[in-house]
Amino acid sequence: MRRRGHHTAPVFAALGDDTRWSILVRLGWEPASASELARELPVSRQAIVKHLEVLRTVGLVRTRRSGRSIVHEVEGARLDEVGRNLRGIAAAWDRRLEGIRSIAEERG
Amino acid sequence: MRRRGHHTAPVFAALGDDTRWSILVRLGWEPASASELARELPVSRQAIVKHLEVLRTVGLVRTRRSGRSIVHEVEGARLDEVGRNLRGIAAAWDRRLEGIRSIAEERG
DNA sequence: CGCATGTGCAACGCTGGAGTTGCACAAGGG
DNA sequence: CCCTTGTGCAACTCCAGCGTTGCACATGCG
Repeated sequence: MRRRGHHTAPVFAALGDDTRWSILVRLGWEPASASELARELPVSRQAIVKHLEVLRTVGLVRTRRSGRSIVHEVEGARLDEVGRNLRGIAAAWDRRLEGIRSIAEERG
Repeated sequence: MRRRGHHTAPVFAALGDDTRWSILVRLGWEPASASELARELPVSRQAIVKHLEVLRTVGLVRTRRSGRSIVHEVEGARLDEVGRNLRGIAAAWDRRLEGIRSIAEERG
């Protein structure tokens, strides 16, 4: 199986990393460039760049040019969408849980 | 930073792995022992055991003895709790998003 | 224009996590 | 009681992902 497809939700993987989470939080506060982030966070610029690439891939971050630097900012819509997805999953689990409970009860 | 604390949410890491997701889904359908799961899924029993350990650690799976085998089953309450947490996070993001929007708008 | 600053690219190191194999031990079931 | 079946433990391989460093290239600011 060895983590190839991640058919479940690639977003979970993105959210699973601390650094990426930090970046996301930081960008949530205010848009910034890679170099800027590299100065504020305890990781190299390249690391930041790669994380931004991941975040951009899952659609959580958007890129925009400003002057000679490239500013990255949180993609509000996608953020909201992910939120809804999470809610959906929770709801599905609730339903599944309900099912499990029924079965358990009718067996008990 | 190197993924040590995972202060964000250890659950995300658990949910990020495909095999673990499969196990969880399978157990959601019906409780099973490690050997049983190993027969049904394309991974060794030991791999299953380790994944179950992880799932048990984050509280998503509960363990129970039955005959000479150890049956693992989904922890309904925890499942529900995680669902609520996810909703909470989504809500927080919504609020944050709202904040970002306000700032963006007042900046013009 | 030239220098400072930002980005792009490539190669590399390192660790953790996923998975495997092999064997020893435990304990019901017949 | 024995043998089948299930679990426990340990050592090992493998690799994807995080992070680094070094250098080349781009570009705007003064």
